[in-house]
Amino acid sequence: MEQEQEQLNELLLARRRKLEELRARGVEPFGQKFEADHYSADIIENYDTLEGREVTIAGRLISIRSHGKAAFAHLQDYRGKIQIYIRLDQVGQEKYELFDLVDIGDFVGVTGEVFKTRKGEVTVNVKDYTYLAKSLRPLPEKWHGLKDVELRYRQRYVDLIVNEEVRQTFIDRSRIISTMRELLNEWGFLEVETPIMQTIAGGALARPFVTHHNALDIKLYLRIATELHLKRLLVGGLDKVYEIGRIFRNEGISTIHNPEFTSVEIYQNYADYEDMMEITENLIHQIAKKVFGTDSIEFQGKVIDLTPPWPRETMIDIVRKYSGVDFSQIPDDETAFQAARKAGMELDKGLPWGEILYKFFEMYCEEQLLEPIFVTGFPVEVSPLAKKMESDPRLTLRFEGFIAGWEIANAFTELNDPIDQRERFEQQLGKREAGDDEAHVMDEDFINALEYGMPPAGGLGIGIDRMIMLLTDNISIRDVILFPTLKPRSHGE
RNA sequence: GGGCCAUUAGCUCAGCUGGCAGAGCACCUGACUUUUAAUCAGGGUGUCCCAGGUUCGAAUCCUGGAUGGCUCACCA
Repeated sequence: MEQEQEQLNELLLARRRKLEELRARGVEPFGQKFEADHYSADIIENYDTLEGREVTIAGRLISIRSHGKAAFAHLQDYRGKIQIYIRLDQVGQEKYELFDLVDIGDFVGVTGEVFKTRKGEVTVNVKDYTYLAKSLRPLPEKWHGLKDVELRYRQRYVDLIVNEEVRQTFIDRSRIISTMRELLNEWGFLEVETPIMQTIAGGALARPFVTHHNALDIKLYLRIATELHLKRLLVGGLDKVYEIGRIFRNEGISTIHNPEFTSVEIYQNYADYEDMMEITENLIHQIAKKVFGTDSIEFQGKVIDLTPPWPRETMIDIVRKYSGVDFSQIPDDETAFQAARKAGMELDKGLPWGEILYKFFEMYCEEQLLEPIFVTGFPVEVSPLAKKMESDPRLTLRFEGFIAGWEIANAFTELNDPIDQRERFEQQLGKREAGDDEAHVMDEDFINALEYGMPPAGGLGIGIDRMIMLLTDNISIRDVILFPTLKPRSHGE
């Protein structure tokens, strides 16, 4: 960073002085491999068996209370923290003097006997200790911790040191994703990896990031979805596949949007979107059960029951419920447009029935859908990769799963008719030419794959970050992404 | 992109209608062998986000900018 320009203030200088003093006394402040045999939490949990026994622990000192010829400190490790007690008459003059050069934040390795203090706190009575790493910067204050959100995101390492709940969120995140993987593997799905850099970024309606390959001298796009490659694998006969991975979309940033985020997409040959509903509700319910031991989550003070089955409702029914406008009684584009105008929406002339229905859904319904629900019957215009309903070709066999007003799953019975797919792409190209740079691009190779024949299939995508927000009760996506996208601090230097 | 709000010590924050830059923790010096927000005595360590402007005088008022938060727009 700007280390060199940075004036070393008194706090930094004091630590560097101690660093030099340690070296002058022949102690290397940045130590070597160290083997601990216990975590702090293990010792506290198993005090009865460990009392009087010698343990070795390693961690960061987070507080020091010095009493002259003895001192207390707390040592924090991956699983918690534990008090240590060091006495002049236990460790000898030389070691005790070295302890004067310890700062809050330093990593040390400690060996000693387990005992309880008068007040009953499990403590390690230090027999020997060793420097593992000197900390040259002061940690945030002990009661208020680090609150400045900008600093928390920019220096997540500090946030993780001092804010226990933040550490827990990211441990939960990891467990949620590994549990998802275990479940999918158990259900017979094959985890695959498809390209992140692509010459055509398809599978979603979004703007991509662009980069350049020097040797090939071509534009490459970062993927906006994993969909089209995974469906190629269905053509190839892999039958049940999924990919958990990073998606990149060149869009605005908000509490529910980060330019890079993690999705899982799941595809199954010979299945349909109803199978995908079952996978969605079972996956999320099972994760809650296995990771948190519960059928319901508490999100922002509201209890949300995740137990399957979740209700299924059509978009037309939901729009009628929340807006009073009944699209089943609206026969054509023009009547739909009039209905929108009456509702006070400002729409471009010539929008089709389906897009207007979808606008109504977005405007009146999405944020009302607090309990888990599957919304079905999406219009064909906004679903270029989904199979049409035979009973009503204006709609598709697609659903989105909503919880707490957020879209967390999107799935359909996959369009496997290459001729229909080509027409849908051509429609999208029309939108693109009309200035919609988020419309889908033509992907000839994908059509080519479909022309070889893709079985009927169900496909499902889940936004993992939003799912984690729900499960960990966080209202900002930046609180479930370790290093969220931020503008650089100093501009143009 | 629009609106609103924030930015003061390492951290958490106070600083009124313009008049010498503050507190707690942390840190430094000293005392203290079961403390735990340890205690006691002493010490303020600062580009008041940046650049202009108004004024005898600006952390404070004005203009522009930066970063962040919320929100609207945007966003399957």
